[in-house]
This record gives sequence, C-alpha cells and structure tokens, in this order.
Amino acid sequence: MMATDPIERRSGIALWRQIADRMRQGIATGTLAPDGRLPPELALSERFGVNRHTLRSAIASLVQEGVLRAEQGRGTFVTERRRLSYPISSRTRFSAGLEGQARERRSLLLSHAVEPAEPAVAESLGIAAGTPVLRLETVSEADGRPISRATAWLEAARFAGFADVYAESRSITAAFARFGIADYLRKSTLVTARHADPVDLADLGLSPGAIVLVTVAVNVDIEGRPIQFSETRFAADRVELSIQN
Amino acid sequence: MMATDPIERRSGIALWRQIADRMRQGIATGTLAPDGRLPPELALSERFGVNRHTLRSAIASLVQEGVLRAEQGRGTFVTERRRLSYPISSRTRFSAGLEGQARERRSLLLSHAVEPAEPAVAESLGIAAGTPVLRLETVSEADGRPISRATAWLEAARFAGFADVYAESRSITAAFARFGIADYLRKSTLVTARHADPVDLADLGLSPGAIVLVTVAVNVDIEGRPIQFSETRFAADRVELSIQN
DNA sequence: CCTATTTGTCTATTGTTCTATACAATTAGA
DNA sequence: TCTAATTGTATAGAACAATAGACAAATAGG
Repeated sequence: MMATDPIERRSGIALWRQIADRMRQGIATGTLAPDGRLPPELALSERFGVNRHTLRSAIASLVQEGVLRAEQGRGTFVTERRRLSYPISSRTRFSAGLEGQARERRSLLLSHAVEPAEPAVAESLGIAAGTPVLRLETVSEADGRPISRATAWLEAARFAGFADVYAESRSITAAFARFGIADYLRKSTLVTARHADPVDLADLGLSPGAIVLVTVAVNVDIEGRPIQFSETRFAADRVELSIQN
Repeated sequence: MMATDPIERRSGIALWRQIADRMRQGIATGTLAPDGRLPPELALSERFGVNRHTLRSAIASLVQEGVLRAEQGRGTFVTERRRLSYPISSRTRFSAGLEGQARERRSLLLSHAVEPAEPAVAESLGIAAGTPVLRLETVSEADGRPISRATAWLEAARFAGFADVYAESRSITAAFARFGIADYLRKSTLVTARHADPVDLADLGLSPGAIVLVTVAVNVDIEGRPIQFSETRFAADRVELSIQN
C-alpha cells in the first residue's frame, strides 16, 4: 500500500518532501514505526523507490521538525508527541479546552492596533464598515509549543484598553470579564485548511509546505450581541478540532 | 504584504508551486485580482521576486486547475468558482446541506466490502472488535466536481444489503430509511487536515500537494445507538466546513 | 574483540528547475 | 494603421535535486 503507491516526479514538490509528508502521516497513524523505531534507511529507500540519499533528506527534515531522532549505529526513532484535541462548541475557550492535555497553556499578545473595520469584519460584528476596531495578533502555546496564531477584532469604542488588560492577564476570557462580560458564547465557526503562509510559518515554527487549519468565528455576549470576530490558524499536525454537538 | 513576503528557496517545494498556492489564496480572498483580472506577468514576477517564466509556470498550473484563463494579448482572468460551505451540525446531511449552492448533488458508491471491524471502528460503533462490518467507499460531487471522498462503516448484521440500496438510491439518508431509520443524528465530528494521499488525489481530481480536510464522525439513531462511523476527505480548496452551534 | 548493522560523510554524474535574454503573436486603443 | 501592452515560444546557462558508489563512525550482540 504505502510501498506500492508511486511517488510523483516533476510535480513541483521535491521527492524528499513528498516522502517526508508520507512518513509523517505513516508515523501519525502508526503504520510506519509501530514500535517507535523506523525501518533502516536502505529498506525505506527501497520501499519508496528512491535513492538512500533522497530518503535521508526526508528523514533530515523530520528530524528538524522534531518528529524523528536519528542515532548513529542504532537507528532512527520516533519522538512521541500526540496531537492535541481542541474542542469547538458554543463554549469554546482556549485554556479550558486543552486542560488535561497540556500542563502549561498560555497566549501571547504579539501586537495590537486600532483600525477602520473592513466590510467582512464589520458585518460579523454588526457595525458599520469603517467603524474603529481593535485588532489583536496573538499566539497560543501548549507546553511551550506554538499551537495557534489568531487575529481578533473587537469594537474599539466598547473595549478601549482591552489590549493592555489582555496582555497582562493573557486570557481573552479574563479580559472580557474585566469589561463586564462574565460569559460569552460562540455563535458560528467556519473551518478551512490551506498551506501556511510565510508569517504563520515563522510564528508557529513550521516548515514550508505545512498545513494550517483556519477557523473563522464570531463570539457573542449573553444577549446575543457580537463582541469578537476572529481568524485562528492552527498547526494542522499538532491539533485536531473536536466538534461537540 | 504579499509583495514583501519572500518566497522560500530550497524548501523542497518548487517556486512555481509556492507561487501558485499563494496566488490561489490571493484570488480566493480577492486581494490579488479584485476586478477578476490578474496583474500582468511582469508585474507579478517582480512582486514575487522571481523570473517571469517561473511565474508563468504557476499561472499554467492554475489554468490547468481551472482557476485562471489566459488570453494572449488581453490578459489573464479569474474563472469565478466560489467555495462550497458544508454545514456540520447534529443533522448533517450531504445533499440537503449543499442545497442552493449547487444545482446537482450526488454520491457514487466506488466499492464495498464486509470485513472484521478494526479496534477504532468497533469502539465507535459500540461493537466488539472483529465483528463483521460493511465498509463503503464513496465519492460525492456537486455540479460534476468531486467534493469529498468518504469511507463509512456500518454493522454488517444490522445493515445486510445496505450497499445495494445505497448504490441505487445514491443517498445515505434514503438508504437508512429503507432499514427503518427515519431519522439519525451526528454525535461527534473530529476535524483534521493533511496532504492528500495518492488515492484521494486521483479520486478527487486534485493536483499533488493539495490539502484535504478530514472529518471523522459518528452517526447515531434516535435512541442514541451508533449506526455509522465515517472518515470523509474534503478537497480543501473547494469546501469549507460550517459549524452550527 | 570481532562482526554485522546502522547512520554519517564525501565525490561525481545526471536530470530538473530557475534565470536571462530575445523575439513572435494577439489585442486594444490612439 | 501604428503603437503599446500583453501573453506565447525558444534557447542557453546557472542553481538545485536525485542518483550512484564508496567508505567512515557508532552501536549491539555473539
């Protein structure tokens, strides 16, 4: 199966990268190294139908990513790291959602700015286009690994000074509480996937060609008024989205 | 912004492919060709910092995909095709979900087989591992374009002959109805994303490096008993998942 | 301590991708 | 009808990816 599938040549994707992608997949599903040890390079190169050096390039990139660990004379081993499951429901919260899956969860404010609302943002927040909105750029980590990169918009007039409160508390939920919003709900979530762009690549510490899961969501207060519009990019090989019905 | 982001070299992904990915993205968000006409090749090649021929390769692949249309002497134009929005809720249905977004929706049964349940399948269906299950391999299309590729498992004893009924009616909902299940609910959905494997590439008519959104779901009858376990691969550039809370 | 197995390094060759330059063909507009 | 702008084609060289073969270095096991 994995052995017989031919690798596509001159497809614009280097063989070593195609192999790296398939090895990452095989490792995740446990079909490639059930015991945590990779087959020898020579065996793998024959299985994929490429030269040993090409296969070594694939391994090198997975070592770089932290998925594998090579030891001269011994073999190449999988560095175990399970995918986090991020729950999406009407009560989606970053920190609470990952509780029990990671010891340490935190969010970092990268930057913030007040700007006129783009049409899409304005519509989601239920305000007129051009109304000043606060834009927050954040990164969330679990156990020191970047998990997601978010851009959030809030109405500037209603949430003046929100950025400072957020930077200090490092929690959206806590910051909202300071603005009199004890509870909030997720109204809608849109999920797409795409290749990570150079910015996400850098902020999430991914390698080129990596995939991000993108969620576009609207949060509303208990009266149903939109308070936050956000686009979050999750590193697809570190997170899965768990939808609660 | 898109102008200043440098393209990554020797990343294992050909420059023309990286540029094609970013152009597809830019076209989808409307930042690259707001009026439906692409900037001239020379301007774009300078913007991306590559040779005109490299940029032409990117355009050629997007023309091949049907995203662009080039006309000598006039320019290169976007062939409008919006992304379908696939709703996921407790009442997820393929055909009904895409109503109003595509004139024609249909599913095709590629193959089916009865086999012993793998542990993961068994657990989700609430049966013992090894119990015979019916596996269905299907492709769903909207207006003739492949949208998703699914693998579904049902308990073989309870749904004997299901495959024939499904092949004939071309609808899971209709087939369930014939087995006395007038209504069913989606219990859970897990969403991940990865590169399309060679099989999905072929079945969905994608080009190498394409991304698939993967949903793993369990459907239950009105009494809450699991009746179907499925893994669906959506072409990420044709579909977005819309989560209803 | 020796041997087989495995990963690491080196050099050379071939094929593919990207660049550079030039010019042809088509279209739109003055 | 002429010109400018644009896409299409051709050719050659430079940079990069993949193959091939040989051997070094570390490890595990008899």
